[in-house]
Amino acid sequence: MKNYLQELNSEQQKAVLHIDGPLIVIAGAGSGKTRVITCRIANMLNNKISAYNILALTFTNKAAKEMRNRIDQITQPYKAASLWMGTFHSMFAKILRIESNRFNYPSNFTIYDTEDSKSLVKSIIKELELDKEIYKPNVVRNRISSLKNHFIKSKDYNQRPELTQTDKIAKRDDFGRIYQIYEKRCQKSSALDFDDLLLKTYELFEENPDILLKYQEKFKYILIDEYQDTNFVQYLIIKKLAALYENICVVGDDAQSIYSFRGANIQNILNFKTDYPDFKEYKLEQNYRSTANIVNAANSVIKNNEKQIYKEVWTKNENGEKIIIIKTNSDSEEGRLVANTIDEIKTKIQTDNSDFAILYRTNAQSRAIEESLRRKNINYKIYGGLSFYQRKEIKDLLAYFRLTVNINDEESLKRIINYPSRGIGTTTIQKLNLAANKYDVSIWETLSNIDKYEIKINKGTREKLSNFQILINNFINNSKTKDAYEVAEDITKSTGIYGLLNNDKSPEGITRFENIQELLNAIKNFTNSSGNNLNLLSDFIEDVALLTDQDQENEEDFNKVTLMTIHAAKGLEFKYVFVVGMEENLFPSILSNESQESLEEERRLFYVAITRAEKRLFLSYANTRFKWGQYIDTDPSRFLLEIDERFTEKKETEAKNHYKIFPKRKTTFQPKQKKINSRLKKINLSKLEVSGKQVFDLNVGTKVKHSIFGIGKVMKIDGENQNQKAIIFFNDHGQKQLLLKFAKLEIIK
DNA sequence: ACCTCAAACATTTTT
DNA sequence: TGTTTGAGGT
Repeated sequence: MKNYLQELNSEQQKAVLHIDGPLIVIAGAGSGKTRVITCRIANMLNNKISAYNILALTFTNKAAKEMRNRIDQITQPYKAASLWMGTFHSMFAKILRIESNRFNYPSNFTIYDTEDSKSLVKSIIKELELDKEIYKPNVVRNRISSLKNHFIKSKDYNQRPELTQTDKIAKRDDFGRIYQIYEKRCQKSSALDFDDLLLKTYELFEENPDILLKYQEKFKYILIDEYQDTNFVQYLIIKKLAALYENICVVGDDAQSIYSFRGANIQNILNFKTDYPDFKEYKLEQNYRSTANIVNAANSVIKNNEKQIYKEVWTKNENGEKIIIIKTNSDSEEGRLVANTIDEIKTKIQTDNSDFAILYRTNAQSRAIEESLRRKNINYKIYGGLSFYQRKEIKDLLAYFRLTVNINDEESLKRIINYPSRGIGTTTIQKLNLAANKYDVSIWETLSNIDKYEIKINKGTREKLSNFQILINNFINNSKTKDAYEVAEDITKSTGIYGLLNNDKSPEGITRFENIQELLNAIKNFTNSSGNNLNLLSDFIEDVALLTDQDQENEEDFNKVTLMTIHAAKGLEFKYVFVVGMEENLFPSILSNESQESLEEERRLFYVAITRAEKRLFLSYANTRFKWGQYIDTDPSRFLLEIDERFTEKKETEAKNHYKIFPKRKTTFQPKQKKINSRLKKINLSKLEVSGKQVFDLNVGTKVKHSIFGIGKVMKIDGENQNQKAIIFFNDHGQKQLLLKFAKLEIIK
């Protein structure tokens, strides 16, 4: 266990070995930051500090999971088990559930995601009969969120003229009212939104010194990763938690601060030094990740920012190849070029798809890229955009689960009270809602006591409401004694959702049905996971809102090209990186033209993009881009001019002389089906292809070869057609159950 | 109450 | 361009 230290440079070692007292580590891109953090925690554990006393805050749940695994590898496995490691949001949600009785919420509170809070804002605006042109739900929601991130509640807001003034000028005089009602409705629904998870934690500590002391004593050691992206409320909470022992270690890089739109504040790094005057500071400046060309190019870009902490990132790595800057004529040509280049590299050098990443500024850009990858048969996976848990069919089902666990959850109730349709229409819901607001009770309460709240509803509808009530009550009763899977399966079937989706044989319908099954499988795994304990639905549903699709790793996602926004790529690295859409008004974004500050943030974002690359970096832009149904002329990004030319090589695509002839968009190569998300469409096509070819030839005893697991033998085949599964025993990987339509199996004679 | 279709609308980045 | 909304018919 001692030898892990030898692999570290002297500055890294210092950061690992310095355990007590305030410590700030400025870690340049690719400087082995994750390694330092994991070694540091491992070292603490090996030095008789109990994992129970450590709080480690990361930026994503995935990062936490990976670090935990690595720590397990360098200490004894059980040691890290009681370590509190995760995102601010998930760790604080955990505390809030434990201490719920102290802040007037039940422990089974619901977490509203962005969509939920937006929908709540929308209904409030509607109820107040405000003009939704002036009160745009998104704008209002963002403003509420931003106020919360600055620790300003509606009560405070109304007392601050400079804030109310801003909204008066924008003709949103009633904003304060909306905010106030929003708070009240969340409370009534026993729901917390993302920002509340932080806000309420702070309040909890502020108002209950005994609880604060409890956690100060528990978390004797606090470690925060990506410190440059913490916001004001997070800063306040940490300051409180660390006040007793001041064993706080923050790790970050001001040059990679890219979340100020979410309230992140680089100022926190500077505050650290005044808050803990006897701090120690280490700078990790040696880059181990990228070639010298890439490191130097990144440096030449970031030096254009005025606001930054001085540091010199350098590397011993070889120069490597130059960064390629490519000019193309259109976004579709850009896509084709990326796909071709990947193909080329793969034929020259032995590389996996997973060594490639394509990064972009906005999610919408993924489309053109997808199309070209698909045509070249290059497997890819899109992160972000519509994540699994945000799909309609999943959210519908989750709404039933959420309502079963927390009957006050208004957003869930509204979502499913008439899905699948059971004859309870908008007028009925409006009546219930009106009464609920009048008597200050939940909608569930009003629909359970129609007469008590003097609601005029005819006999037929009453019966429908009563049936709905019985249905949900059944779920609630079951959920107390049965495990999560049993309840979930019952809900899926007895609501009719299962039958409804199973009958829809359109491609998108099939995908939806599969997604539902995938969710049920996830719940099954969850119930099987922890021994003999009864795993309740409420346990499963707890933090689903906090999951992103990076958290769910699928076996099929192995060896695929990664497509994601630059924001999502933070902390990751790839051998080959393509940054597409290097155009003015796209990157930097048109919205960042207003201020120097936001332009500098865009530049940091570009810095992050460049420094993701290990071996090679390709930057591309298109002269015309298809947007909102028409072609728009674009200019190359100013950032391209900022890169020192010594490190770049410029290229153009061959079609440069095809003057003003725009490539035709082919929408013809696929039969035009109604409205199908092209992403869903793609997945389906590939599945059908594979299943049609291979499914029927498999028998028990057949020898097969799998792209990842190697050679194995079919032990058992289950299910029919689309859902056929095989249990296969692989020589090197043991027994696996595979869905045949996914598994790429080759039959060996 | 529900279904269908056409017009209007919309694009930063996310826990 | 894809998605959401609202009007109008059943």
